[in-house]
Amino acid sequence: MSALPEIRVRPVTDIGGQSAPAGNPLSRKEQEQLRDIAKVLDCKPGTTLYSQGEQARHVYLIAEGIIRVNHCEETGHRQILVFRVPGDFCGIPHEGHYFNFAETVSNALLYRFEWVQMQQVFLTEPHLQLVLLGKILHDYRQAQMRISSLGQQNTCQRLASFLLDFIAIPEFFDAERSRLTLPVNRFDLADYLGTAPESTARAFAKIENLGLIRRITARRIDILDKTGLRMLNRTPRRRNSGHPDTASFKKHEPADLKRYESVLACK
Amino acid sequence: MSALPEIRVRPVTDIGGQSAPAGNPLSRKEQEQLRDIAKVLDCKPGTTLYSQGEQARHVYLIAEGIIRVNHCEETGHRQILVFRVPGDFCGIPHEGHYFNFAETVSNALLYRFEWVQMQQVFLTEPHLQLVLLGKILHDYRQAQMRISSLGQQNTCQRLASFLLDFIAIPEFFDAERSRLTLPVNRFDLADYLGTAPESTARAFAKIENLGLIRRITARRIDILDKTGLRMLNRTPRRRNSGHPDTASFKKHEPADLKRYESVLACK
DNA sequence: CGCGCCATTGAGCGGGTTCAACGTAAGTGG
DNA sequence: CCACTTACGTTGAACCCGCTCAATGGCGCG
Repeated sequence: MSALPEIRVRPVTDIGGQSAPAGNPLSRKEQEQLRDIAKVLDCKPGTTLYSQGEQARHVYLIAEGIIRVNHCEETGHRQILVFRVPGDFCGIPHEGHYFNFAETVSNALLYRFEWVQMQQVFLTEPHLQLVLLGKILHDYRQAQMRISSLGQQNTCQRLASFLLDFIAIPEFFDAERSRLTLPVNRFDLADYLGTAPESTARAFAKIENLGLIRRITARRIDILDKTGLRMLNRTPRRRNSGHPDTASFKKHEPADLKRYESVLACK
Repeated sequence: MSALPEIRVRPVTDIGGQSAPAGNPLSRKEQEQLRDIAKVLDCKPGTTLYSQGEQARHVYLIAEGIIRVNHCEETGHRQILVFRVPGDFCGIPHEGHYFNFAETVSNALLYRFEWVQMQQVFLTEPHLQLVLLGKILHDYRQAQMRISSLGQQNTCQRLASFLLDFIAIPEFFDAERSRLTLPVNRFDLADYLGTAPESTARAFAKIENLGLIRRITARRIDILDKTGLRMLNRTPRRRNSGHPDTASFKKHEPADLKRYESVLACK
């Protein structure tokens, strides 16, 4: 088992202000403990790791590849909750069952743990549990941002947010050429954004017309104006919300906002 | 300090299949430990516990009342993420700062903890940390359901989901009379559902016309057909999603579905 | 090189937003 | 206790974004 690569958790700068170091938050000892109970899996694209409602025994840690985690409504409609990348966990049980589906989008290399065994390790290694707590808190924040996004932003803005999220991951963004390689097709993207694939295409067309991106192919996109993408989200979707007397979030307007008037107008 | 009432955490049946007992998941010893570092607060309606972006030092546990947790976009638009009820935590920091606003909706009684002190307790009481982990996991699942709801359901369906959520909390639902007392006004509800207040009113009118509820006042609502409310969510909002070859969620149709044809048609 | 699937665009429709007006409930002070 | 006041809630009408169905275009794979 010692021939395995390092067990890496994607670092999260969380847990009450003590920013984690940029490297692997797992100590050598914790890695050993995990390695002892880990099974390594190599999966082809389209493999289902687990299904919604199933009895949950295993937790997964992604070493390579990308996983799509989605939840299905009773109607059969699919909402992609999150795309998982290396260093992320998935499959933590909810009342003993899986709460959603997890499927590989690309080839993937995974560590699989028995959840009960992992909980045993937690009791002797409280710090490891803190690391997991930090990861879950991070995911929770991310989920909250998506709630906000789905509730308050229109399709273009949600697409812009999505692009910005993936620009932040070096694996998908070549900063040199400013070229983004999307790991998913339009169907998956639409289900992630909560729209139809056609609407996604139209949103791409719109922000391309604004000069913010250029589509090379469907999956390869040059980012022409990252700031412009951020500015898109400055435009409200709806008139107003909340009472006037509610504590609201007065934002300091940056001075160079005029440059992005056309973006903010957003036709 | 020992004159304080029991420190109660709303139980969550989670943590890998071992359903928690229905009572308070905190042991007597854990309660003592928490009580030692707790400060009790009594708040009027409309009090801001903390603000988005602020330095985060405290975590709150609700003893009585209801708290609204909302996130504000750069546009100033407000999305209510969750309503917090007794036994829930809020204010867990994100990178040393609060990630959203928390405001009392009604009178509220709160325990306030220093987050760093609480983390100290975690290291000596791993089980307490497991309890918190369970709470956060629960919140995370709830957030995922809202993502799904906002992405896949229309306004009526989201309203129905909201009503069903609050029917499940005895504090707000008088099962005897089948009467629900909403703890929030239409503005808050609209920002929770991600719509305009007018759309919320129209959604109420629609499901009243379907015979599922009756509005006594804006805040008092008789639930006439709980099953019908659940059936509403069976109607897809959009044509289709996902590839045909994706593992999809084939649901067994209950036999008495015909009774709710009018609801499922949903005009 | 050709087939098939994915992506894009067009046209029409429906749900939701917006602005405006009206109805209603609760709270206040005379 | 009632009239006043104000804020909240509801309804109407017009507009617009996004959904749907359909057809065409283009990339990738065998």
